[in-house]
Amino acid sequence: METTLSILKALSDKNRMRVIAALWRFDELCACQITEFLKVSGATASRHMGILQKSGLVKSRKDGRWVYYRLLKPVGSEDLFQWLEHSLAGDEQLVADFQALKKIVGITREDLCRQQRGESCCP
Amino acid sequence: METTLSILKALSDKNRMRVIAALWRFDELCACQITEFLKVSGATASRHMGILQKSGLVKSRKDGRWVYYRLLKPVGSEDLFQWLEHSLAGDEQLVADFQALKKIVGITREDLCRQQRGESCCP
DNA sequence: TTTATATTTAGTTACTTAGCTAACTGTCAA
DNA sequence: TTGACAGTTAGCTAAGTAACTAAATATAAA
Repeated sequence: METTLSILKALSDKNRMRVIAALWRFDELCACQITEFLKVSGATASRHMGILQKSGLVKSRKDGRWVYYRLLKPVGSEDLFQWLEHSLAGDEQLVADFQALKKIVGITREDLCRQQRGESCCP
Repeated sequence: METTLSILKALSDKNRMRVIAALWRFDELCACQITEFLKVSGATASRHMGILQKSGLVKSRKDGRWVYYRLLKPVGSEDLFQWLEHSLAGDEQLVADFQALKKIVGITREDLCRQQRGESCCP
């Protein structure tokens, strides 16, 4: 029961649901990319990712200074994800997120992080 | 998205999940029976049932002084319930709830409500 | 080694929510 | 019609949580 509830709680926050949908579409995302498309502070994004990891829905991989996240559908959660897929198909917020992410993943991580520090990025 | 999140939020509380499981097993339950097996005040039970109704997971039917609740699987939620069934199979809390409910539904509603008012129910 | 930097942790604040009691509403029975 | 009573709503408190800033940690570059 506790496991089930922790998965449901992890999913019942809008920003975390957006991350799950994003990881579904874009195989792997780094912390700074998630911070960017959610438009929250890095610390807030980090906390959300911690909750998703604890619930077993996401795993992380560290590569130097960067941390990458992937979806990790727990065993037996196929039906849950099937429901989510149906339930969220064509959702406006998620469509907008995907478009934003297309641009974000097009930028190098270095440039993205520089941009987040508030420096001008004009050529 | 909001609909999906409201269903997830409704389900991510332990007592509400216990009610959902109970309604799954025992087709229909009245407010006083739910109050009894959750061991919370009538007001608290009523609030939980209100949240479940708003999310569309439960419907109510009034019969005189009593209110009866039924599970109302929303269209397209089959996969969600399938996942719940797998995920919660054999859960200890739920097994205990089912046993308690067997006794509770065996008592007439009149006796149950009298019992809840604290009067002795010795024969 | 020192500095810069990506991420996490700590600490704070504002908001949400589960629980309670008490007051209110609607229904039945005397 | 009045009293009893099942259930809901209102108002409160305590616990939980999402957001932020600032400090800490870990890694890469100078």
